[in-house]
Amino acid sequence: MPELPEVEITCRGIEPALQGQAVTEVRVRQPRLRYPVPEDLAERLPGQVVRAVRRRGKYILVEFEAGCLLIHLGMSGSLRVVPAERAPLKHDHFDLVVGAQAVRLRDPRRFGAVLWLPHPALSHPLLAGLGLEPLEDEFDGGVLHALCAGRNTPIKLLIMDSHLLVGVGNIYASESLFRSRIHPQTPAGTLSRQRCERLATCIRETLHDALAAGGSSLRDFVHSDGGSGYFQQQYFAYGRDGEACRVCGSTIRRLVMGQRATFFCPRCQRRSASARS
DNA sequence: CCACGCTCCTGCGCGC
DNA sequence: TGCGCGCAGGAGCGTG
Repeated sequence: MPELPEVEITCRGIEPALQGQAVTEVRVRQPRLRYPVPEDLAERLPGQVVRAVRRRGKYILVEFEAGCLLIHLGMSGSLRVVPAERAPLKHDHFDLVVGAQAVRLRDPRRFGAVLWLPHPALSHPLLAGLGLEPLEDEFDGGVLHALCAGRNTPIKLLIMDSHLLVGVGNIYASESLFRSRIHPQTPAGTLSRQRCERLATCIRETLHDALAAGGSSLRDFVHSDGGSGYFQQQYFAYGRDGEACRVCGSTIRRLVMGQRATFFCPRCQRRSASARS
């Protein structure tokens, strides 16, 4: 479930514990995640110094001289900084131990991943095909409009396609579209440049707001058993099926797109050609 | 290239 | 109280 803001906050949360530190131990309790956790990590990593902790899309990259440890949180994953000797709980699958502390991965549903990427890590198939970072300057209404051009895909599915745009998951897709007053089923290629400008802005604002909400919980990453939930936030659309729209009072509706629940306000987010700016 | 649907996994909430 | 069911979802992958 973590989307870009949660992953970004996770990176910031674990970086102070890892940066410049030498790995003392790797513990793999459950190697069967999305992909098998490499068996040789426990031999390969100890002694190596963490150069940096970065994020690309929803992938967390712990960088070493020889390569990168890639961590993906999947839907239910979380990373916490805990005392190295704290007893693991159920679903605590992986520890990266640095001295007295450990960065601990918990992932009940095991959709997450821990992989070793030799340099150049960004050439790895999982990373090479990733799309734009929505919080970077490279992303704006113009490039979004270009991505939409010629595509019949509903706009909600397009902004969730990590090969085009990274980090926007199911929750923030619905929220961004609500803010921009665009119906989720609108064929991407029919969106005007102006509406793409607005959507790009709303995606950035939605992610920024979530980031701000998560910033206040940074200390939770240290010495905490942690949770996997989203930041405390008031959603406009997501999960509000049957409730009143916070803007116009209409009833929020739910539909399924790409096997995913989608929430929108039928009044604020009109799909007809009469929809204005 | 494009669009779509299937799949992995477990916890939770619901109806009976 | 407990059982079984449906749902939740990131993203690779296979298919047409």
